Formats: sequence, C-alpha cells, structure tokens
Amino acid sequence: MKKNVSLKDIAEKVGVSTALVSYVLNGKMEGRISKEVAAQIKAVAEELNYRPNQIAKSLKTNRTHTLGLLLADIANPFSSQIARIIENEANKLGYTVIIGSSDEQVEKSKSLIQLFLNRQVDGLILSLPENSEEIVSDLKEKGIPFVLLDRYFPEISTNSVTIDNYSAAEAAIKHLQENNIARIGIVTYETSLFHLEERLRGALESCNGNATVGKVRLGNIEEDVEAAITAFLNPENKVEAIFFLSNLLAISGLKYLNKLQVTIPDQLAVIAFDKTDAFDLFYTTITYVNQPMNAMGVEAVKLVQQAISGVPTETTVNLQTELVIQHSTTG
Amino acid sequence: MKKNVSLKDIAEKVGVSTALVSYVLNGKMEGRISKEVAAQIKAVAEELNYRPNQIAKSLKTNRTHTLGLLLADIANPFSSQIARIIENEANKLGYTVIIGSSDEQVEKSKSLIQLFLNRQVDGLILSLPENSEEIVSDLKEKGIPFVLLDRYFPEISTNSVTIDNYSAAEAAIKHLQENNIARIGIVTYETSLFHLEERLRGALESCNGNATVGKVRLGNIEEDVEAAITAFLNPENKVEAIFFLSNLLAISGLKYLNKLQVTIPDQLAVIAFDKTDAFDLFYTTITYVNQPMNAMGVEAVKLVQQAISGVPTETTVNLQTELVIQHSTTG
DNA sequence: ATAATCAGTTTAATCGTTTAAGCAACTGGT
DNA sequence: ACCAGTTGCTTAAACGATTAAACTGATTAT
Repeated sequence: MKKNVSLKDIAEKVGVSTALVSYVLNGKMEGRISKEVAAQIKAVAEELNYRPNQIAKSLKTNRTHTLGLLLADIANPFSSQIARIIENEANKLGYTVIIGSSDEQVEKSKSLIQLFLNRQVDGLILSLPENSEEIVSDLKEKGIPFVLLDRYFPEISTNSVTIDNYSAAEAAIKHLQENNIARIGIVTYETSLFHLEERLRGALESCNGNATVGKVRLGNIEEDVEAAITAFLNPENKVEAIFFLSNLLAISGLKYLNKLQVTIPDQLAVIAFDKTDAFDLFYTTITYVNQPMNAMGVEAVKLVQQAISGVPTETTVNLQTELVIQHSTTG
Repeated sequence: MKKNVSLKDIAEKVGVSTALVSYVLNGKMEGRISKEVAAQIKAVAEELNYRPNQIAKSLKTNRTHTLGLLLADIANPFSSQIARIIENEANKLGYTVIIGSSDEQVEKSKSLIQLFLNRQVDGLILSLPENSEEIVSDLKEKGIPFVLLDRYFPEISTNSVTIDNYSAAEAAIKHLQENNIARIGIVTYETSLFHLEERLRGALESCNGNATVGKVRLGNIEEDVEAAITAFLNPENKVEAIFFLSNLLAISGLKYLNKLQVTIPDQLAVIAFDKTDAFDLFYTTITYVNQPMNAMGVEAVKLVQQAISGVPTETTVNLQTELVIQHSTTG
C-alpha cells in the first residue's frame, strides 16, 4: 500500500515549510500569504492528490468529526431506517457515523460506548436498553456530548429526542372507540423501558379497564406473541381489536393471525405502533401510529452537534406522531 | 468534557517514563521489566481508568482497526442484514465498521470511499453500483485492501465474495418446470450489474425462450413493476409464474398482485430471489432463493482481513444458494 | 536616522502513542 | 580485573497535522 501524500511532501516540492502549506490549504491567514505561493501550493496539492490525514488532524484538534450511534439492532427496520437518516444528516454536517447494535444488552452497550469513546468520537446518539441509567449518568458526569434517541429515562435529565408515546397510544385507542370497538388486546414487551411503559399507560388509561395485556419476552417474541393472541381470542375475553406496541410485535402477530386464518378487520381489528414495509404485503392495509423518523434523526443530530459545540443544554425534543388510519380498523 | 487520562499521567504518578508504561500495558518486553513496577503501573492504569487514545495509536502504527463498508442503502433489509453480520464479525476481530450508503450512485460511492480512506480505514468491503469499474481499478492500483461483496466485475480480478447467481436462477426455473410451469415472467432491474445479468442469463437460458422479461428502472420501481406485471397478465403472454430477481422487486410485485387480487399460487406462481421478513405477512408462503447471508459476511471480513495483513490474493469466494420451496409455487 | 509596522514565512511545540537505541548498574566467566 | 551479557529503565524520534510565536526584510512614520 503506497504511502499517502503528506503536507511534508508538498512542502518539499514547493520549497516552503509545512506550516505554510497547512495555512494555505486551510484558508487561514488569508491575505498574509503571497498569491503566487498560495497558488503553487494548491497546484501541487492537487497534482499530488493530497488528502489530509484525518487521524493526525484529529490528534491535534481533538475532534474526530465522528459520531457514535448505538441502536438496538441495525438489522431491524426501525433501527436501519433511523440509521440511514442519521447517516445522511451527519454527513451533511461533516460527521461520519460509527454504528453499534446493543441487542438490548446493557453490557454490550457499555462496551460499544467504550469503543466509541476510545476512538474519540465527538458525540454519541444512543438508543439504550432497559436498566441503562448508570450509563447515562456516567456520560453526564464525564461531560461527554450525547443525546438519547427514542428511549429515555424520565428520572435523568438529558438531551433527548422522543415521541409523545402516551398521546400516540391514546389516539390509537380513541380511534378504535370511535369505531365502536371497546375490548382491546394490547401486546407489548415485558420491559421497564419508559417509552413502552408510556405507550401502555396511554393505551390502558384510555381503555377504562376494557383491555387485556399480553407481555412478550424479548428472547421469545414469536411464542409469546402467539400465546398472547391465543388468550385474546379466547371467547371469554371478547377482544375485538389488537394493539401492537411495536412493529416487530405486529409482524409476529399478523403472521400468526394469518396462520389462524383470522380475517382482519372482519373478525378482529388491528392497529400497530410504528410501521414497516412488511405491512405492504398483508392482504389488508394496517392502521398504525406513524413515527416522524426523519424529524427524529434530524433533531438527534442537531442536538448532539449542539452539545459538541459546547452548548450546555438538557433539551428534550418531544415529537408528535400521526395516526394513519387504514382498513385494519375501519373495514 | 474532562481530559482523558494519558500514558503521561500514569507515568508521572508512578514516577517512570511513558515508554515504560506503554511497554507494560502492551505486554511487550516481558521479562525485562520488574514485576513490582509492572504491577504498580497496571494498578495505577486501572485506578485512573486509563483508556488508550486510539487516534494517537493509529497515527503511530498506521492501523486504525476500522473497516469501511459501502452498501447500496443501509435502510434496505438486504443491506442492513449483511451490515449486522459484518459488524459482528469485524468486532470479533477487533475491527470497527464505518458504513456508507451509495444509493447506487457512482459519485456518492467515490466520495464515501474517499471519506473512508481519509479516515485511514485499514480495508474496505464494497457493494458497488454499476459502472464502478474505475473505482475498483483505482483501489487495486493504490494497493488498498478491499473485497467486493455481492456485486462484482468479471473483467477485473479482485478479492470478492459472491453467490452463484447463474445456478441459483437456473435452479429456480428448473423447479418451476418440474411443477409444469412453462411460461415465465421475469422482473429485473434495468442495469448492467453483473450479478443481476447473471441471474437473468441463468433464468433465460433455462427457459428456452419461454419467458417474458420486465425491466425496472431504479428510480421508478413501483410503477415499472406494475407495468411489467400488467404486461405479464395480458392473456396473450400466458405467463404462469413470475420470478422476481430481487427482494425489493418482489415486495413491490406482491403488493401489486394483492391489489389486483390475483391469487397466489392458483392464478399465478411466484418465486423470489432473496427473501425478506415482509414475505411473512403475505397470505401464502413464498418460494425463494436463499442467500447465505451469514457466510457472505463472514467470508468478506475474512478476505479483507487477509488483504490487510498483506496476503496478496485475488480470491473469489463463490457461495451456493439454496432454493426454499414453499406454497407460492407448489400450491 | 530610528523606531514602528507590516507582509510573508519559518520555527518549534504539541496532540498521545510507539519503539529503536542508549545507558547505568549488576552478574558472572575467565 | 576486565569484558560480555543481562536487567531495568530512559531518551528521543517519529507518526502528520495545527498554530502560537518568532523572525526577516522592506516600508512607513517620527
């Protein structure tokens, strides 16, 4: 692998010091440098196809222009979509993104964050698993710029970008009630993640007790979803609609409902929190809570960039969702 | 943001030189260092919670332990799945991965690769868009370690990990023929990407002219897929089965077939190249060509790591696919 | 004539590591 | 008593950039 062209190479070829080359190529000290030399330096840089070594630059400036992005799992559509948006947005601002998947494990999160920090990222965008409070307070204490995305911890005040989970769930239930659906089965994860608790709270408080909840363990999604649905379909439960509190739960659920040949919406209404491309292949369109993915990504990058540039805020950006009404609840 | 602990801090606290600290913490010069001092250094490092600055390390060693991964679009399931596998595999070997999405554009690919190189990545894993031959030969010439993934250019010999697209398509068609399906509609992209050409060639050569091809423009997937399917369904074409040469095409296609209320497999058989979670929500299971995603990721990382460590190979790893036969072709 | 100003450039320190080379104090063989 | 070899450590250069400070002539002001 050929050695890269360095400032020194240019300096030697032109016959000046590396300092001058640096000044010229960075456009500093404009006006204090003779036009001819500047032009020559630029020409030689071009000729040798000079690319600054970001590593060296970073060492000196203490800025890597890199962000660490921690997601639950880059292979799941919610994560990969948001990753894409953040990648774009970060690139626009001159940042590169390193991504890691926590698999909802605190230990993995810790070690990925440590890895990010060892690589001197300028800031972090984090979607943390449950029980990560310690991670958050650690980062706060160390003064590392970060922003929480999607998941947050109400007892710790931080920069964060979230959606209004409570209202979103509430709106979903209201919509069902307006369509004369009273008894609702709610499928959620067995978790202490605040955003999911809020969704559940929003749903339950709107249901006035007319709800059955099925909790799903992370390691056992398929089976537990099936168990929950089976319970819902037990005639004595009289469930008329299922509200899935995440898109993965909805996929599992719809798959099972397909298998059971329960027809949507005739025998059962369905509503999902967050959408996925997969819904497109279902025989009927699915009503869902639409998350403003783009805004989430954009705001997260904006906030972390603010934090990096030293603005000492603890800003919570709370975004509104939109209920997209389709045939699975109105058929 | 607090300053990080450096070798110097440890050295001062213990009262030795930074060199010694470095030797101890890297386990070099074992036996030439007194056990007591070594222990003390380690203790202080632990106490101060020392984390080596990877940037400084990289500058000196010329190794960043970072890989650049270029994908078509991290938001699409094929890309994000492979990204996940590569991330895991790379992490195991001590590499961090930076991901970029080319959006099938050569210019974007170039600038992302340049960005990767500016950040001194040790190697590249690339899924390039069409007409990227120049990029590949450039990299070859510069001696930069890289491996092509999924897409490759037959006229340029490089490290690459691919599947046997020809055989895969052939097997798919053979399967249809065994089920007495003769007239086949093939949906592919309008592209010169070799892997897609191979799929098409494999399919066509097995069809003995009994095929109609629909080509889809990248910017216009939805509409063009619909147009292709409309043509297939024209009675004079007598198409009995549709073979989608990529999962995104299949999603679009199935969605449209849903809309048209064409029943699969009764009125039409369907077979897809590569699968996606979305198939799970279709009312019938879809026969598809299964790509060995895991092996692809693993082999790609293995090859690039070999290239990085200086093994001067031009190895093509060609993996076999598996036809997963389900109801969409056998109903 | 002398000092001050200014343009144009260089010097040299620095970021946090790594690592070859050097050095001092022992040990042991002859 | 002397050289060689070992042990245990330090020195200092280097990686490739940035940047404050210094320097050199020339020009202008007093």
